[in-house]
Amino acid sequence: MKYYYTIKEIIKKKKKIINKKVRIKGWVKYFRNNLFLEINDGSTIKNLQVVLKKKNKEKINIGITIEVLGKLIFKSNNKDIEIIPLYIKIFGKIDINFFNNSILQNKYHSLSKLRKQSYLRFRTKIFSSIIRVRHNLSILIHNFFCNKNFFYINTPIINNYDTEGAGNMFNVTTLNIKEKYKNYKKDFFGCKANLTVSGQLEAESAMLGLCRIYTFGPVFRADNSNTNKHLSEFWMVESEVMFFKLNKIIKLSEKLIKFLIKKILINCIEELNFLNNYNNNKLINLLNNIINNKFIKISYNKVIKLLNNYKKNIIKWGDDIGSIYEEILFKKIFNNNIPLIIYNYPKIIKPFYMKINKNNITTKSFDILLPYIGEIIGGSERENSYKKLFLRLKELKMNIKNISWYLNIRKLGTIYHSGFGLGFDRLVQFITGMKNIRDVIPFPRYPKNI
RNA sequence: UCCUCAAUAGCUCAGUUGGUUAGAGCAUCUGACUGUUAAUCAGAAGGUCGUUGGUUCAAAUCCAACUUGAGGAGCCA
Repeated sequence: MKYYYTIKEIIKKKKKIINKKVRIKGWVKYFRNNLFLEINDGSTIKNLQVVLKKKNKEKINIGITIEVLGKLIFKSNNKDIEIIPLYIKIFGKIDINFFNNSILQNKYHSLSKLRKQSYLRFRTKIFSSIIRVRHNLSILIHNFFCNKNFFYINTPIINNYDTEGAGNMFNVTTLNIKEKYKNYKKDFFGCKANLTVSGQLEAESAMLGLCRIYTFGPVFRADNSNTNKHLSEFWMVESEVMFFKLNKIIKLSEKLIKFLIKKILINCIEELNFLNNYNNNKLINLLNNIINNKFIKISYNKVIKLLNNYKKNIIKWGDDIGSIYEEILFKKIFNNNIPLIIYNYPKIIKPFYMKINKNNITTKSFDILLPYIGEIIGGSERENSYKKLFLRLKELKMNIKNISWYLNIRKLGTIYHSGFGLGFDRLVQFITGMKNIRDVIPFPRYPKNI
């Protein structure tokens, strides 16, 4: 006999091990009629029922950790399985007063209540399902890139430059507040340091030796954003590819999103069915809609025209396409829940490193917008001329001292290349149908909350 | 950061124009129950009404500030 099975394994192998002895370890989720125990061990959304023959010697409460050795049998319907125990061991008892004040009590709790006890959320059906989906998506991202011969690069979390246009930064210092304003030379790194807002610049330099690379790590933004789709600490996938022009990087992005959704619908179908139910049965249809349709590709100019045709003077050329316009595009103009690829944004609303078109007004850039949550991917062809990049930085009055290395790579055998960044937590949010991004990351960080 | 709304028992919520001792359901605890799956039945316990200040003979209720949450905007991924 195997030492112990996960519940997932037992359900999968039930025909082979029926009427045999099995051992499981997990938590008591329900205890009914003094006889029926439901055990969950986190391996799957499903519980396994244990039926006591007589009252157990030791007291059983919901929430305790338990080991059961018993015989696996079919229920009277000859389909579902349950365990008749031979031996029960209780490991982790509970403090009932503490339990009653926790979200573990067998009751409906709002998502914001679960968030207040984020260290216990993993024991709930909904949050453990989200985390299993998140885990699978992480693995799939590596699979996708690995199959295409991309290399995974770890870019630094602490750095010393300011990528303007990517939000405010958190300082990293060992000086106290009074000392800090005196002299950064005395600080730990001998200069002003901050948590990174993006790994892109380092990713580009890695690409110059490895050709096709991606990063997957945390980034930090000190923006005072209080919304359901922003976090102060979030995870981003960034990819940089040599010899790719705009069209090719757009195609790669579309393929990535479709690959992830297609595979997650297989790997996590039980979790997604549960989440589908949680979302008025609209989630699975929405996900299928994404993988079965070609994304709509449309230029920024055309989007402005469409919006102004919808309602006169609703938006000016040069404005960013904010969330109210996204909603009009998805619900009023296209009304089909197919992702939108918007390309050739004006240079005034895009960062310095994006390649500018011959008209000197628009950039070789693109965003992919998903219904309900908006921008999920932003990318572009990168400027590879040293001179143009230098002039652009001067034009934006940016400090180039700490990114001179980034400029210099343009002098050392670079050629056209492109890249994109994908907001991982927003992707998990979209795929799980959660309304708030704080509910798809284990320990969310946002203003006034740590 | 701005706008709107909210905070009452462990949870989800009632609580009338300010007026006796602030209620219910579920969860918990005690007891009963060999086929339950949101189990059921009987009983018990559980609250400084988010915090601080103010108005009033009297505040869960009215006012102010703060804290936290929800929705929307901006910033963005």
